[in-house]
Parts: sequence; C-alpha cells; structure tokens
Amino acid sequence: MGDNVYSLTDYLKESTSNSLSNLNWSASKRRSERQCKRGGTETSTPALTGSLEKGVSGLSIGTSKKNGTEDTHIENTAGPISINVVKPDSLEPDAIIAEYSKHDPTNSALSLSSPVITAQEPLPNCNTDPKSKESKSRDTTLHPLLFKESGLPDNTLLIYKLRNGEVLKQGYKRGTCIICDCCNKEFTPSHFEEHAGMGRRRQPYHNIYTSEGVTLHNIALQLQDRLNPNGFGNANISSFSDYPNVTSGCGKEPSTTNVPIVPLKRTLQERVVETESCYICRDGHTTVGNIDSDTIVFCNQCERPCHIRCYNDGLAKRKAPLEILKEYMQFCFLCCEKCQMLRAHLDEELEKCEEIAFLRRVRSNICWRLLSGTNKSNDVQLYIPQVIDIFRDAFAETAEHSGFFSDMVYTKNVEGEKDFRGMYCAVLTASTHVVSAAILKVRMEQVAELVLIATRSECRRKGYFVLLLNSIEAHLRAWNVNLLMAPVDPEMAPIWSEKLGFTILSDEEKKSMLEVHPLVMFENLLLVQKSLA
DNA sequence: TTGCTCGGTCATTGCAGTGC
DNA sequence: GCACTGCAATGACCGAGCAA
Repeated sequence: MGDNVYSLTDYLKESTSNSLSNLNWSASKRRSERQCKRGGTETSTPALTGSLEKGVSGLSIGTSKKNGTEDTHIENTAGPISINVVKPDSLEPDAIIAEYSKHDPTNSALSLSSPVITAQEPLPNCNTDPKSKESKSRDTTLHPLLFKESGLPDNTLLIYKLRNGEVLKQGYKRGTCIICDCCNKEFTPSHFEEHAGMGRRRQPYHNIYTSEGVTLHNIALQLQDRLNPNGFGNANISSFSDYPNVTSGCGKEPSTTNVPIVPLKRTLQERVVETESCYICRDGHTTVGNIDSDTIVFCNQCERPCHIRCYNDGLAKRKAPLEILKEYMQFCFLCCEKCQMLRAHLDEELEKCEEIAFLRRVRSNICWRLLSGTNKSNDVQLYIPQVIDIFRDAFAETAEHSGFFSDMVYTKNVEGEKDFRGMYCAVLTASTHVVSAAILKVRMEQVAELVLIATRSECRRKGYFVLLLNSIEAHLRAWNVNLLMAPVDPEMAPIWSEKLGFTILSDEEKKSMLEVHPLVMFENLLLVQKSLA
C-alpha cells in the first residue's frame, strides 16, 4: 500500500504540466469565443497564465475597488462540518472524499454566515430600475472556498446532473479544476457545466454534486460556516490535515507511558454492583452472590445497569434470570429497543464495505469498513493483524503494553480485569491493506468513544486520518449517536479543539463524565468531546 | 531601471426575470 | 419548480504612465 501511495507522486507531477496547458487552452478557447462574439480581437496572452498560483480567475477573494462595495461577514452559529482534505504538500491524490455534515441539511441554507454585502445608498437621481447595477450584489467569496487548501478535497467525485437526477458528466476535483472522466481534461466549474452541455445555465455550483448528493453551493456554505465560525477570519489556520496523523489515545507519540484504565463498570463485580443503581427504578438494591430478579446486569450495548426485574417489566414475555445472565455472558443482553436498534445497525455495518474514494493511479478504492475482532471470517482476519500492527507502530512507547491493543481489537473479555467486548475497528482499506484504523466503542445515543486512532506510518500526512474520523462521525450520526468522546494527548489537544471541532473537558468535567460513562481512559491524557447532534 | 498606481479588457459566474 | 436567458459584478491580468 505504501508503495502504491507514494507512486502517485510521479503521476501528479506528470499531470501538473498537463494541467497548466489544459487550463490555458480552455481559458484561451473561451476568451477567443467570447471575443469573436463581441467582435473583438484575440489577445496573444492567455488570460489564465500563471493563475495556478493566484487561483483561477473568478475564484479569488477580494473586494471590488470599482464600486466600493465591501463584504461584511456576520457572526454565525452554525455547527462545524466535517471535511477531509489531503495534505497540501502531498501531491498524491490519496484518500479524499468529502464527508459533509449530514445531521442538519438545513444548516447551510439557514446559515447566518453568508457574507452580507452592504447595500449602496442610492444616489440622487439614480436609476431605480431593478436591473440597475446598484440593485445587484454578489458574493464572490463563497464558492472559491471550495478550491482553497482547506476546501473541497482533491479527488472528490463530482457529478453534473439535472434536477431530475440525470447525470450528464462525472469527474473529480483536482486543485482549482475539475477533471472530467470522459476526456480527462481539466475544467473550471463553469467550463465543466459547459462541457456537460448546460453552459447556458451558468449555475455550475448549484448543479454539480458530490457523491453524497450535496451541491457544491451547499458545501461552500458549510465550509464557510466551518472556516468562519465566529465571524472572524481564520487565515492562520491551515489545512485540516496539516498535523501529525496519530492522535486519540496518544498524540503524535505518547508523551507518557499510557496504560488504558478500563473502568470496572464493564465487569460484574461486587463493588460495581454496590455503587450502581438501576437506571430504570433508580434503586441500587441488589443481592450480591445470588442470581435472581434483584440482580443488576449491565446492558451489553449502553452499559447501563438495570435490575433483571425492571428489565422484565418491559417485556411481554419475561425471561429467567439465568437466561438473561447467559445473554450477558454472550454479549447479547440489550436492555431496550434503542440498544437493539443500535446493535442491529452495527451488525449491519459489519457486512458492508463502502467505497469512499478512488486512487486513480493504482486503480484502488479507499473503503470504509467496520470490523469486529470476533468475526473469524478470512476477510476480517486479513485486516485485524494489520490494525494491531498500526497501533503498535503508532504507539511505540506503549509497546510493553501492546497486549492491550490485541485485546481491544479482538474485543476480549479478560476476566476480572478488562472487558473490551463491544469494541469495533473502524478502518480505511486500500486493496487488501489497512491504511488507517480506529477502535470505536458505540453506546446508545448518549456517547461513542474513540479509544484509539492511527494511520499506517507510510500513509501519514495524506488526509487518511481526517477521512477516517469524518467517516466515523458520519456513521455515528446515521446511528443517532450524538456525542463522540476521545482521550487525547495534551500536546495534540489544540488540534482536536481548533481543527476537528472537539471541546476539551476540564479535569472536573472529565471526572464527572467518566463517572457517568465508563470510558476507557489513559493516564495523563485529556478527554475531548464533540457533539454530533 | 525598478517599483508602484491606475485604467482597460476579459473570463467567470451570481443574480434575477421570464417562460413553460 | 425548473430551465433558460440576459445583465452585469467581480477579480485577474496587462500595459501605460509616473516617481524614485
């Protein structure tokens, strides 16, 4: 995989020169046509020469000096979006596809962040014709965001289609252009629209969709919300992928010898029972040593404690305590419908392999998979050892405790010590290789925990981390999980906070959170959280 | 000679009106 | 509601003019 990824460099280096010539060609062609139409003469200088540095004409940001209008950004409160971006210094078209915020499709439309252009005061005797210049104002800062470094990731699938769903052209984003699949030529959005035979529309951003079915216009709105959350410019913040790839449990490398602290709540131990109350009746009464209706059992999904009798009260047909205990031991005791639904979603996801990006050079798809170490199929067992290797490599300083990684990945229940059941591996794969992996524990709608996340060393700094993280967030949203928690190295906390939209919990908040939710925590790490609602 | 400013030209595409 | 269309706002680019 590493070789494949790195080999993409040559491909893009080659194509860079092609892109220049294509860009100039298309620009010259368009200019020529327009000048002929106006009866002018064609200039000898291609209009877009050198525009690769400054951005294609019409895609740059600025304020008109002609009429003195000035863009004024007002504060918005829209939530963050998830965007995957390839490393700016990486030429490879690696893992890239946008995973846009799906949880609130109306967010972009209602966003307050769209630039408001101050209306000019009408001059005395000015033309009040609605077609007059003064009646129009336009936002030229929005759509260019898509083509900036922190904007739409390269290789994002782009489709020009009609409102009825008919696909006219398909391509992918690269740099400031769109590469059409049919001819492999570069187009600006407007050219792409023209290429699709709909040049007369002049609405490229409203008719070019991603594979997610989101228009470029809506993505630009979401980007704007993300980049300008407080109404202030974020010019100093570079690309989202511009940071070390390994985070979560430890940062780039663990600054301490981090040992996972697995809460005892995960096991049925006396002290746990003594300190827990049934979440249904709020009573903590139980009889230690007996298996009866007063026994408190922990749900194998949400891990909330409940009396067997309280659980049975909600059933049409009661179950015997021993039967429930057996279910618990088999990790299939689910306390309510929501937990059953969530487990069904997870089980369903285990069967899937979603293609979320495509590496043209190596003709390999980047796929999202959710794996369970308990699955003994050859397919899963092909990936699991790679996941362990990735974690061992990424968290080298914890090598002496590397057994934990194996236990987590294989979701072992180490009797009397640690219960890693219910953990899943979320991975990105290319061909038969895992490029990025995370250990994920999904609870009910309350919280999911991202225990570890890391990227294969040779694949780092290419955007896989963000791609995986955003895929995780998107799936959690789809499963109605509304909070994602992650233990992070203090050194990496600013990245999680500033670039990934997480909130760093104070020690007090962390303590109370861990009391409520039995998360796997590491020594000396901070706890961050992100609302997915 | 160099660097800066200004104005003209043009490509791009946002916007609004119109028709179906 | 959608497609089509015309208008024109906007920024990039370029050359001319001017000052240092």
